[in-house]
Amino acid sequence: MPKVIAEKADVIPQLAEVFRKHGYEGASLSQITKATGLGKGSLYHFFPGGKEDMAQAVLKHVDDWFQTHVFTPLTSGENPRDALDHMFTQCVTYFNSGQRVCLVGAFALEETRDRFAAEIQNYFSEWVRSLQACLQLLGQSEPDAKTLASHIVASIQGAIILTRSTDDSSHFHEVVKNCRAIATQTPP
Amino acid sequence: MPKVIAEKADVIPQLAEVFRKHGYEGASLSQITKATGLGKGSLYHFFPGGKEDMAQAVLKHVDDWFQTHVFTPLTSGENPRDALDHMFTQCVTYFNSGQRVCLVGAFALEETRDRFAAEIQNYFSEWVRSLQACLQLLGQSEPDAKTLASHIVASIQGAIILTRSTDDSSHFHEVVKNCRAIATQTPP
DNA sequence: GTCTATATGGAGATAGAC
DNA sequence: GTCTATCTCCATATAGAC
Repeated sequence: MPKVIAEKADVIPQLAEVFRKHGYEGASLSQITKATGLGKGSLYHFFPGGKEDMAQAVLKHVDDWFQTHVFTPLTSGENPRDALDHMFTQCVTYFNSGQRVCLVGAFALEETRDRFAAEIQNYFSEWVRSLQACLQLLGQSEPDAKTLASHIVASIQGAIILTRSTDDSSHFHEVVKNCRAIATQTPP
Repeated sequence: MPKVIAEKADVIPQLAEVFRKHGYEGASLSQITKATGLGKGSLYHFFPGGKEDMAQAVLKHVDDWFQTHVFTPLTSGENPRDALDHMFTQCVTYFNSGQRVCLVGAFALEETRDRFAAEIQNYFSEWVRSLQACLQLLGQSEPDAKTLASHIVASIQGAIILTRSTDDSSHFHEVVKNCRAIATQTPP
């Protein structure tokens, strides 16, 4: 009895895990068919553009998630201190204490980054921009907030690399703890 | 007239650029033959283990470079303040203000990280360890120096991702500037 | 919407002449 | 030490039956 799924959105999470694990170039269709449980026919039915089409759908899914759970809360303005805490908490959970790679960050290091340049740039620009806005609400000057925002986003991305390299997620937690500290300290 | 090279060390830099650009899985032998100017016969003469053998040689080359130009100076102890400055300067140059990816960091995000786990772990552990030692010489407590060292190494790695994603190397310079600041400020 | 069978290209690797 | 020719395998993608 053939498996029937309602819509293509149902396979996005499994697709995401394959791309996260192997990168864009390293992800093969045979791995994708295994992870999704769908044959090539079904995959090309949902994603006529093939592998690139699938990756675009995954990138959009990731971006939507961060937009909803991280970027928008940062700029909602109700309570910037809570919003900042919320961002760090969400990141620890989402990236599984640094053991789960950031799909967008991984794509940024590959040669195929040009193929997804707009999506990658938009993701990080939005993150830095919304974090900067939050930091300014907390009293940082505009240039200080800008530098600090870049630094924090970079730290989180690098902490994933460091944690995976040493197989020790205490690195991730230490980096996040330090980021919380420098984000809330008053500038000299 | 066939091209003759003295030793395999002569092709390591070109090999490194291919792996840096495409990652391990993304690097193909045809790209390597083009970059090195050598045929497959010559490549397999120098690297009997094939692609993995080449990547190991490149990893060793990178690790040697950092050992000489970054890790060892950090712990020489003559003048820790200068050693720290030296590390940041070397990183800006080596990573070309964030436009050149870190080969080891890129490998760490790929699935094949397991294949090179020992080399990757050693590279980052040594970096954090030597930086921590330098920070302790500068007066930081042992736990503070440990946290700070992890944070700085992570920041540099993440700054490369951020710079490549936004195509704007000012992110890299801002992160480095901020790292210099938090490394030299006296703990509260 | 899902499947199997197949087309076509390029991957990593090897053999052996020079 | 370098080359060309060739091997085998798996990549992405397509066609068409059900």
